[in-house]
Amino acid sequence: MSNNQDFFKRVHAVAKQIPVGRVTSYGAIAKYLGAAKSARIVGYAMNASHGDLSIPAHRVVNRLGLLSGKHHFDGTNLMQQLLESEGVVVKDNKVQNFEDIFWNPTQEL
DNA sequence: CCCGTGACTTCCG
DNA sequence: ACGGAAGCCACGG
Repeated sequence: MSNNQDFFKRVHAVAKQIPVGRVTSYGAIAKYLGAAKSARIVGYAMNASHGDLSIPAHRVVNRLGLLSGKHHFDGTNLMQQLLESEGVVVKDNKVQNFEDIFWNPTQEL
């Protein structure tokens, strides 16, 4: 049993469950998975999920609602474009009403 | 096996 | 309130 590999799959599974128009943070996912200290690994997992189009990595931001991962997308503002296309208001790489549209897996799931 | 890096978070000064 | 440093886990070289 490779929990390490499962962690990635779990992160991907949670990311897929993020409702449209909602966003979450790496720490929230990590905490939900029982590894609150592995928030960084969540980001790493998202990097691996970059190849899976069914995983909305653009809905995952840091705890401040900043598009910390936008730099990893194809374009420079692709992440923001995707979010805005889903109804999420983004301004200056920051998600507006972040706490309002925040999707907490531990609470919602 | 050791070191460096990273889409984070929290604590200390 | 702000900035810097450390902690954290996994992966690649």
